[in-house]
Amino acid sequence: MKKTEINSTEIAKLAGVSRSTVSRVINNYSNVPPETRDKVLRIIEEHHYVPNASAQVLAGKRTRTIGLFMIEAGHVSSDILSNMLIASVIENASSHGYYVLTHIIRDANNVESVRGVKDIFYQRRIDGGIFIGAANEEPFIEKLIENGYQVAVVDQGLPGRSEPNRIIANFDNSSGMMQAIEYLASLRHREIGLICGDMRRYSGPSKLEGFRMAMEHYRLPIREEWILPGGFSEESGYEAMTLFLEREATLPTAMVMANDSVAFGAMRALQEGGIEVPGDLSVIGFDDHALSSRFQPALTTLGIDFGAMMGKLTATLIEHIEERSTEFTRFTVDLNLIARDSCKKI
Amino acid sequence: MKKTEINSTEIAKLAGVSRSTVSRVINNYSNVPPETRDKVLRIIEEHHYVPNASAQVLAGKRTRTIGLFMIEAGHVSSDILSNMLIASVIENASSHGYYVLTHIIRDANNVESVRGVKDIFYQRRIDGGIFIGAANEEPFIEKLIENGYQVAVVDQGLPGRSEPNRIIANFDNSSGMMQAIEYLASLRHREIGLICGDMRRYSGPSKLEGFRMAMEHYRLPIREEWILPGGFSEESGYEAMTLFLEREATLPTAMVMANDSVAFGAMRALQEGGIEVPGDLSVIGFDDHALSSRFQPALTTLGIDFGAMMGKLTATLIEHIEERSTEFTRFTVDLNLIARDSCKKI
DNA sequence: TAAGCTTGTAAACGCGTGTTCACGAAAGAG
DNA sequence: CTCTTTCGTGAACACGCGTTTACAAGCTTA
Repeated sequence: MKKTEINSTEIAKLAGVSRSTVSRVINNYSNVPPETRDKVLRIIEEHHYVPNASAQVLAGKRTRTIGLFMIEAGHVSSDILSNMLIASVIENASSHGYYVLTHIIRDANNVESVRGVKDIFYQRRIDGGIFIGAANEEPFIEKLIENGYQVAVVDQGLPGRSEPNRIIANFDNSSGMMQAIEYLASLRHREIGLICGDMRRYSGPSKLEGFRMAMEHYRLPIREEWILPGGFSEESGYEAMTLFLEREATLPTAMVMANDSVAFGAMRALQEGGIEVPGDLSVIGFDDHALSSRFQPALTTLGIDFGAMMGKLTATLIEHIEERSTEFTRFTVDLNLIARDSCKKI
Repeated sequence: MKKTEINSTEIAKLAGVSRSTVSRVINNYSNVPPETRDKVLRIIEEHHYVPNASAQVLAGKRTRTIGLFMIEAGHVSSDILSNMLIASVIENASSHGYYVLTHIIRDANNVESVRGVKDIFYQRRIDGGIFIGAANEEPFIEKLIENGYQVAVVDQGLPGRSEPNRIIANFDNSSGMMQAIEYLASLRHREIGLICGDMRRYSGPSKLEGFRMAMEHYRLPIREEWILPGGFSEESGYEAMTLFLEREATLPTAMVMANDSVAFGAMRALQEGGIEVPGDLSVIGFDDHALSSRFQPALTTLGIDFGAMMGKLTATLIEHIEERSTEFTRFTVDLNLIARDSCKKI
């Protein structure tokens, strides 16, 4: 039932030229005179001819397709932020003439779950991929890079270390921590704790490091028992805080959370423990989650322009694809304190 | 730098068979004896051979790719729901061996904005597409269907009318309205208004119709001046309610909103007008937006299982693709009242 | 005027795979 | 034992396009 698909051979016949000439017109070769070009273009227009992408790829062109892979680790991908992230990638790619094959990886450790990634790279032969929520040294990603594929990653790597052949977007967590601690210090807090997040991602170690540096900078005492491990999900925040409350007799007056989701979970635990925010404990998050401004109390946090970040990441990836560059590239994204109601002067 | 890509010819050579046999093994033909099959499979495994999707498509196979098109009309696509929607489509498709090319249409009336859709269908030759946020009789969608493409649509069509050659997921808005009015009636409300949403989508007319039927069923008076047009965005809700407050001297005691986003906007207008919810006016929304439970006051609404809906839509689309069916198919999704704090007995 | 150069074009090849067709071998039927 | 059917397989063609090569015609230069 599908409209009979016309091909370049027929276009050539109709235009009275050879197929090569049609191809030259389509690919903007210079050695075809204006009259010929116009005639061919007219016929193409008239018959709604569109070249077959598969044939083009087979004949050696790029697929002009990038993959967007979201790894479900609770963090970014599962929550509200991803909406803007996805949109930003798609629209930026689209403006470069690229399309986006989106895929979700429920469990990076499950072979079956990762099969889709291989399919998409090896069988579909996409030009490159963006990974959100990937841990450091994720084996299947390293393998892709080894095989020469273009890969861009959000929030990966270790502070100060450079990873081979990839594009990385990192958050300026040390500046973020500095802002957070400065703000808390200005509210006269001296006893400050931290839930630092998943240490297998960039954000974990860099936030921890930033926290230590900022605390030292403002000459505040660091108490190791107030520094908690954790993940980036609401659930992990709830668990960490619940354990913390069971364990510690004396609490800090303020705490910095790995991100807003963690803060939501932690605040739920605090509420259940009868501890008031910000009355008894001030809380600062990271990311400016879409719910943060609606939360009770509205969450003070460090905002990130995720849209701009993903746009830049996408643009950089496409640039690397087109220039066949596999150079290591990292850029850092600014954080800005957004003061709301979850912190209070003491 | 990319790993030298091995092809079926080399596999054939290594296995000591012809390329046809390799192809037969890969495509699970029955007429190849077990020993031959095993040998070929072993060689394939050994050399990490993966068939080239473009070549397969060119040789007549399906692309096994569906498009997911989100039209920015304020409604579903721009807000939080879309996260689950997208995930549901991707994962369902993935489980059927299909991948999803995601695309955003900022403005359905802009030629440039729609070009991507044509590219993806005609040039990339995807097997079918899902459209979220499309108005009724959207020209470019009708054209795709005319050309024999498989199309699935959310919230399109008119109540009781069947549209040719497509798959439609509709909400059971008459049941939803019945539940809403029944609930309000049980709280002794008799004077009830409505913001009915975009009339170019299924939800607009069907909610209006459902509202009238429900009001009649419960023998409540319908006042035409309390039925407002509008869109599905927060902004449209704000505008509609602002105008309403300026215009009307006497207000209803309760209002049903086209959806939760509209309710958020309307409630902002109400607050600015000094009208308390639910003290002065009870409000019910539709959709159970992720923010609704956090809102102040928490919004009473009619919940929909969007994930299940999109999963079913995707599965149905793939079924149509594989069976070459272009039969009109519609299914209806249940709504369930979620009572929170935005309605009050009078 | 002859030799070189430019310009425009067509023919031919290659990309990697699915599928049809024909043919020989093996198996079954009479 | 001969004839027919089934099974297994390779050769050949098709899919639609990009690109290289070759060649002819028109032009310039010595």
